[in-house]
Amino acid sequence: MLKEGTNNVGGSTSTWSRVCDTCRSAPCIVYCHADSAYLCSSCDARVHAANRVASRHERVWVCEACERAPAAFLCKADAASLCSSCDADIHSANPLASRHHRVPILPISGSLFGEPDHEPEHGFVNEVEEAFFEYDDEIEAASWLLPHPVKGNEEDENGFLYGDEYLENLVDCNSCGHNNNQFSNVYQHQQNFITVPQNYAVVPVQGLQQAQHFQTGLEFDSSKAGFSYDGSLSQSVSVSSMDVGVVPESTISDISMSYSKSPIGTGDLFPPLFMPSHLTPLDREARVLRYREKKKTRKFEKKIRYASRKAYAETRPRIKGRFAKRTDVDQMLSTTLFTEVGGTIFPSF
DNA sequence: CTTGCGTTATAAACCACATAGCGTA
DNA sequence: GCTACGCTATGTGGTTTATAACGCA
Repeated sequence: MLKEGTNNVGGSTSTWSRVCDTCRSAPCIVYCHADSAYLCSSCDARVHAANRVASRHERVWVCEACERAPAAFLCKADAASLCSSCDADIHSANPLASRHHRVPILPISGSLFGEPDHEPEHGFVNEVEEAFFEYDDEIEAASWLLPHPVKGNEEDENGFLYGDEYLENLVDCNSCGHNNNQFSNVYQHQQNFITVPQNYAVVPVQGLQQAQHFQTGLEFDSSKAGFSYDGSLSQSVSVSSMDVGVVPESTISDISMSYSKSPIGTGDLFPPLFMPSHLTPLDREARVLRYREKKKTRKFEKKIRYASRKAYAETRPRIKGRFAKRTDVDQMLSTTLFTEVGGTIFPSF
């Protein structure tokens, strides 16, 4: 197996971490459990379209961080599929990252790029996925800034760098006297792996009470992190339309039915997996850097939460760009002084 | 180097109205 | 607990206006 950054395909060096097990000429994008093979898109399509049995093979996306292992979790904040190791790595890096909402990856069956096996009713699944990738940008962005707490580029005894301005802010915040036992508990488990402020509180006030309430009676069984949760949690995948920031108008009720809404700050329902001890600080750094690069390339475009309102706005009459009363428009149209062009009123002289 | 002016780029404000969400009866 | 109703806040896009940034004399 070629090492990361050393793949040489077609005479050019690529940064693929793992190539397709079949063609060996393209980066793998899915892992087939049945075949125990990593496949590129074309090979996946070819292999799993060969017959009906093959088409039923369940595949999962390859981890977008390490690109070496099957993805186990879908992180909506990072808009990425992550393996258990990377998930633990990334989301244990700081308190904000630990609050990222993640759900177990559902296996893919049928064609990845062609027609789906069965169209989800009302496009529900797609809209949920779309909603899932939306997030509070500020929190997300903030969480990105904290993978390695650095101060003066010094390295601590665990090999972590210090000097991140954001961490300094966190420390400042920490000094405000807030406390959150949940974070303390989480990081007590992780003290062997990461250095964090023990008393740092980031749970919004609004959600703190509820988060604490939810915590009682709900236990995360890390041994089942392979992706079935405790029964009480099985239907409680944490997708909050409030958090998400995008609410497909026609499906909000559907979402709330299948993904019970959790209050802000209940990311703790999915506490980060414990850090794999075999990872070196360099590995951690590399993964975090990879994520930062991906973060940079993302596009943040205006999000339309209510398509119906957009449609109304587009058809609404305007005067100099401003919405106009229909009665006023009607009066104007009744005269010969104005003409309507594309919903906008223009003087006809 | 500072100041003033003109040009260009970016952000904010404005408008009406359908609709979600909440409280009340 | 459920339903109906009224009220309020929100979101939507094209244009204008305000502000910032920049270059040049």
